[in-house]
Amino acid sequence: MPRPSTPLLSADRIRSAALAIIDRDGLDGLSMRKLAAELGVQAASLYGHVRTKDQLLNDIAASILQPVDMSGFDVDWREGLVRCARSYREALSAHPNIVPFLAYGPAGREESLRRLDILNGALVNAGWSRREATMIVAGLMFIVFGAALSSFSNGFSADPADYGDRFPNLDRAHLLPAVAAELDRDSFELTLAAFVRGL
Amino acid sequence: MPRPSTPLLSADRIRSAALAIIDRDGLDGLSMRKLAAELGVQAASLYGHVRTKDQLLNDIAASILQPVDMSGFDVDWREGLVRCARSYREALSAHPNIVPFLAYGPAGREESLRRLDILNGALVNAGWSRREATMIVAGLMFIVFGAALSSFSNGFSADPADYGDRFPNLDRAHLLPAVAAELDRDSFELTLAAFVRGL
DNA sequence: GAGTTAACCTAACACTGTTCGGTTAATCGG
DNA sequence: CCGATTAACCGAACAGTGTTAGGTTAACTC
Repeated sequence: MPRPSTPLLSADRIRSAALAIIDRDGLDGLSMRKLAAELGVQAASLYGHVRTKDQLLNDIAASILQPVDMSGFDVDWREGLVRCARSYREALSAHPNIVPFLAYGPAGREESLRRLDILNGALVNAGWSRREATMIVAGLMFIVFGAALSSFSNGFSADPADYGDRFPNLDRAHLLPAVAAELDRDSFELTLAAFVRGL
Repeated sequence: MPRPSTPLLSADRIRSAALAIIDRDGLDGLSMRKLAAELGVQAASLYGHVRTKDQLLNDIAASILQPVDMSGFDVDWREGLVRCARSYREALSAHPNIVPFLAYGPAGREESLRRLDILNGALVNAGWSRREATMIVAGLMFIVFGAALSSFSNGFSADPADYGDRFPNLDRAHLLPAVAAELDRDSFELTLAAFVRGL
């Protein structure tokens, strides 16, 4: 195929197609050839719009995290922390399959630094020392990322026989998958609330 | 090479060689061919001792988590949670490069279920409802895994120019890598303490 | 001593991310 | 309007991946 009249590809189209594949087939389900195929194109063509697969994933991650809410600090720092964490987790849990990728290292993006700057500033403003502020921010990230990926209740089998008599305190663990989403959210809220209260 | 007089390979040798590679070269640095080479053997030979690479990683993960301390519940549930979380994180942070693998899903193995059973039982015993107990356990895992992989302070560049005037509250972020390990631990302890206190 | 099993090998398969060089259409300068 | 440049795609290839099939020989069992 020569150069087409209207371009088939664009960075945006590539990103959203890639994200769709990740959501559907998991992180390992995304390959450049498969992505190209779904866009009606050969793999090599993608590299005219995307520097590398890793970069593509980073861009996707950044776009997912765009809508994280930093507005709560106008009220007070506790509200700021809660809103930030909540919207952060929501953004991640809408695309859980990409979270393992984030585990490889901070998608050291501009946007991401901006958020950290706001968090730190707000906490210092509220009277925390710089070191404390840093640690609190870290703790908030621990909880957000932990909640996003542990996706705790997903790890359990739906077969009661897998727990049986051996683990008497897990005798209802097989029910977890059915309520996984709700329980994950509630667990996150409980953890976040306890953390902020305990500070 | 025919069958050697004394076997060159064993599941144990393979596991520890693999872990050494992961610690040294990262998770992506481990390939079956490289692993075989370091053991003085061809890649195919590994499959006489190991079912699959994924299984190998799961086994390694399980062996790392073996020494998690469940004894604190003899004192009280708060102490139990703290000791469990602390030793859990310590085990993971001794081999940080394998943590991203765990993010792909719980190495849902026998040992891991045993620990969850103990946690749940102790909390219910202490008066929490079953649902609350489940959520508290989940929260603990959030913090442990979050702390292990966010490995927060590692994400920052050591070059002050990367933050400069744009992010005034991050003006000392370039110092983070130097104290990463200590800060990560302190952040974890602060988060854990706040969480347990807030319950 | 024969037969079986265990431990290794070589070779291959079907993938992966990425690069190189080529072909053609759109676009811009004069 | 024409020539040169650029942009968008393709085919083929490279080096690497996990894994399997089939072969060879040593060690063990009866």
